[in-house]
Amino acid sequence: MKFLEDVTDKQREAITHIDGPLLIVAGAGSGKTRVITRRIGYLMSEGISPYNILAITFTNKAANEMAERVKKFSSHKGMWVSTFHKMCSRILRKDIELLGYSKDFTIYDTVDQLNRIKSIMADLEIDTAHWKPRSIISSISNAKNKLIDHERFAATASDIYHQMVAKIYKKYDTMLKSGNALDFDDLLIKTVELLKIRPDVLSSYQERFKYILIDEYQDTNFVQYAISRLLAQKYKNICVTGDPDQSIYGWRGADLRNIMDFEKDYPDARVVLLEQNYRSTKNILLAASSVIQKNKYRKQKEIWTENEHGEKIKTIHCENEHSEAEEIAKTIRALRGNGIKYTEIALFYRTNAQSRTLEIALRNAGIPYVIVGGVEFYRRKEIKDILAYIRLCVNPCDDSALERAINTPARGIGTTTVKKIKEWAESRESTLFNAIGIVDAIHEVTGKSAAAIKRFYELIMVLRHMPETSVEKTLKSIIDKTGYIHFLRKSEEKESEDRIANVEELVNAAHEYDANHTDGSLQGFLEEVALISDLDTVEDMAEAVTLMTLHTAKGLEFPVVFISGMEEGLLPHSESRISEEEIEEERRLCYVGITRAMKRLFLTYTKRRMRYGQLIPCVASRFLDEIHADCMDRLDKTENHFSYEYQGKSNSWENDAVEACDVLSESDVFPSGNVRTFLNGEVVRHPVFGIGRVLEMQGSNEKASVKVSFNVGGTKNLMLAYAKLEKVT
DNA sequence: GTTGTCTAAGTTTTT
DNA sequence: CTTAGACAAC
Repeated sequence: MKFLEDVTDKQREAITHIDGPLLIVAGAGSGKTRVITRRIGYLMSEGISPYNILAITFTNKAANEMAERVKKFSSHKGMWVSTFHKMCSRILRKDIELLGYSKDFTIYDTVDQLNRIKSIMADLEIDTAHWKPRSIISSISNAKNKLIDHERFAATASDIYHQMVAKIYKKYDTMLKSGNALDFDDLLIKTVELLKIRPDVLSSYQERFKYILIDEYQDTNFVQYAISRLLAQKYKNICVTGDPDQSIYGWRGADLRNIMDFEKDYPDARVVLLEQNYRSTKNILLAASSVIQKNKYRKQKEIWTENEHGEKIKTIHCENEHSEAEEIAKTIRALRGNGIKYTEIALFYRTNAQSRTLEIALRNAGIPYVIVGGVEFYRRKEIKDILAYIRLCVNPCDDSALERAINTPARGIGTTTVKKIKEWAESRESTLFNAIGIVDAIHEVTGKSAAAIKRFYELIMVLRHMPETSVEKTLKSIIDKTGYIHFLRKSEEKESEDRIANVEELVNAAHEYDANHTDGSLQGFLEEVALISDLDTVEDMAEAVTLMTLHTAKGLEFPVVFISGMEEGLLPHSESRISEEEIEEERRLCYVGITRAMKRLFLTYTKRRMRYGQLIPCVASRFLDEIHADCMDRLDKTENHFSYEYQGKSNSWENDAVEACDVLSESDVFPSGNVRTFLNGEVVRHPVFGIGRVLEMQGSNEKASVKVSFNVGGTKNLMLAYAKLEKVT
């Protein structure tokens, strides 16, 4: 049987398990994805209809990939493969009217959420300098994740802070409801509500999804847990996969107990441990396990591999973040010269802020790179501005969108006017859209402001009544009728050009959407946009090094991995120094980073680093000390140990090969042993510099260098063994 | 009501 | 060193 080709006994056990609860604890690199997709294929080959299968993944990208892979075995028509959020919005689009919302509800993302909270705090005259909106959001979100509504929250609020949050929470909920809007948490919560109050609906989904699979179960939160329990209650054919050691979303409400206690929830659960690793070298695995073993709260397991020992892990101690970045760039060049492709190399960091310095160094060294994540495209100001108009077309009750759109581009409706309208609307429990429609009734708003508001209302009405041909066309008319591009063009901001390009990119995205969805709609487009994240857009792109945060790296693998900023305060992050629990999560994050590496791993850290515009001394991360010494080579590149001629900034990277000898092992840099020689005057081609003429050779052993005068770029000294020179005839 | 300048504040990680 | 928010001048 094709699903059981080349599988171990353990994998077979997981693949062929059909009925009853199953927990697959899959260590990093243990071929989990393969097992999952094959299991789905196996289920279908055993006569189970794809219509009865539900597969839940962590990201949209993972969902698409899984669907693709399953498609190779057989048709997956009718099968649901999606994230929790997408599944919930699908369920709610069908039946949310039972909860008193309408089907065209809007999804508020984090930016909308922040705007709403700030707006509420302004109304309640709560000082946002003293009480940070972000921490209030996280308090509310935490409560929501535990299914605590604002009433229960208020009842248990014992101190001033919580009482204040309770007030904001209540108002926020009212606002969401009247705006016919749901935030990310609501998508999950409302689904639970629906399934609880309507046993008929619940039962229909239980019958439909007789076989449930949840990936990355270690990162599910309480509501997600509740949803899976409800759905699986009847048939108990629930298969969850994950690795407690890779749980890194505790700050978002993920609860490690879900996976740790699975066997308590389902006493007859079968547990399969996949401990063999097919990804990494022995050295990398040793490093990973020596770190993770310091965690107390974990499921004991021992990952092992039949792979070779491989290179030792290199740690590089640098003077500051600039030299760290340059050191990384140089090493990458050396690896590249050694035949490793840029796409095989990844560079991780703890915080997005670290990427800037690294980018500069890579750019200076002429290394192409792509950043995954960072400021997400659909959360950008200009994109949100334009989307606000579409949102108003779909759902005019969307107050968040209206507040954003009403004066962007500026059309003479200022904050005071908006405030008056909001007060009026609130006292009458009216939406803002309704209020601006009857602005004459608002006596506080007169003259120019009233006229401007009437014009804005007319604009929205025109947009709303446009025939819905394609998302692209609607988008173009919005841009046209609002004069948004013109507004950007005349703005003095230096980013305005980027902004215009982004708006064009949005039109492209709409075009793509239209092309891929024959039954597409504005609402469908908005939904896709709201639930997308930049992790979903990781493509196997151009020849470039991949940069991303450690969180984003989960689930990926690369032959060569760099983790930068291995320092106390960064990894573990200073915000997590308080509790042992949080330190354990940071340790898991480190573990995730290490286990992404297949063949080579570089860990860099600095002596000093700029923070808040000040140089502060740094201490090596405790996780570095936890790595078993046997698998590690420590390199000191700080100034008292080593001096460079390039110290400062000159990019004389012809010398990379020489210096790379420190970082790479001898066998790496000189793979062949026998080195060819060139005659003076011979014409050669270099992969980077192009055509040149050999001036002179120096030395004869494998450390020989050659001086070449290039047609473009002048004269360079190159290490013969390192530079991939070809003779040109 | 809009635009520009200054100050203070702050950096986790994101479905 | 950046960025958001306050405040003052147009």
